[in-house]
Amino acid sequence: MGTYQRPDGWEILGDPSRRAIVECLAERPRAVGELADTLPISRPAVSQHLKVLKDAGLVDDEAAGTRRVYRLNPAGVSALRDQLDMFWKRTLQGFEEIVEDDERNAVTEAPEQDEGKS
Amino acid sequence: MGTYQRPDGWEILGDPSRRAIVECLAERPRAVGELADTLPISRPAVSQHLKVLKDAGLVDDEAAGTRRVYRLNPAGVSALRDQLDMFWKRTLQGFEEIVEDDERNAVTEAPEQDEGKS
DNA sequence: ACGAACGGTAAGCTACGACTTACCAAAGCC
DNA sequence: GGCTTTGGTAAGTCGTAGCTTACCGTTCGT
Repeated sequence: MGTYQRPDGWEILGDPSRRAIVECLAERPRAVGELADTLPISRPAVSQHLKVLKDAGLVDDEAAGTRRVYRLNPAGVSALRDQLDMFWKRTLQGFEEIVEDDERNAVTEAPEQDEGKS
Repeated sequence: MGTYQRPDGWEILGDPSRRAIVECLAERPRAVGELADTLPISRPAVSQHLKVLKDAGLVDDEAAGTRRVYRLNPAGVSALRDQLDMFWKRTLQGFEEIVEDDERNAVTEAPEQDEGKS
């Protein structure tokens, strides 16, 4: 269902392989073959993931001979993180105080007498 | 305690409907029917999502007559957010400095960078 | 120029997850 | 007690994301 929002960061990082690639690229730039050798998936699979990541602006590629070195795009990464943070901001808005309060008690049994609807 | 091996936080929030439910529940506790009425999916679908969320410790349910009111579990929410933050911490380790540096240059979301690579 | 290395793309298969309808259980209301 | 409301569960369908193999272009080495 695309009724909610356009494809967001969750779809991109929702895939474990993609997350692994990002983490791997966070260490240092790597060629496609290197990534494929590290990950438990084939090289074409890596290529496809890289395409998604590149399309999302998360990575940059750079030709180096017959190889093609990929690296994280800082701007894209921070932008995506920003986007995900927005979700938390919206979700925890007027709610985090309850979170902290609840964490102190460690018990979710706040005695309530009002259970009526709105 | 959560002895479950909860699926990755990304998998849980990877679904748009689930995110919508979480956001909806962040506003205020709601019954299943209310959620189903708000969302573009059927009531059973909501139930199934709620099961996933509850299994992940993200929501608590409370019987209220024939209805069942669901609400966010603050501890679970913060735990999950913590989990996701761990990813960023690991990813941006030794990398965030570059990110911040780049953020200054590309605040307005620089479209592309052409590198005249030889 | 020929062969090897490297990588992207196409086509196809498979698996899983999300959604639906149908049915059943539990609790209120008259 | 019987009907209504509300939810959870079962069973089944369907779409799609991810992976693989096969193939082709490009670039380097000799």
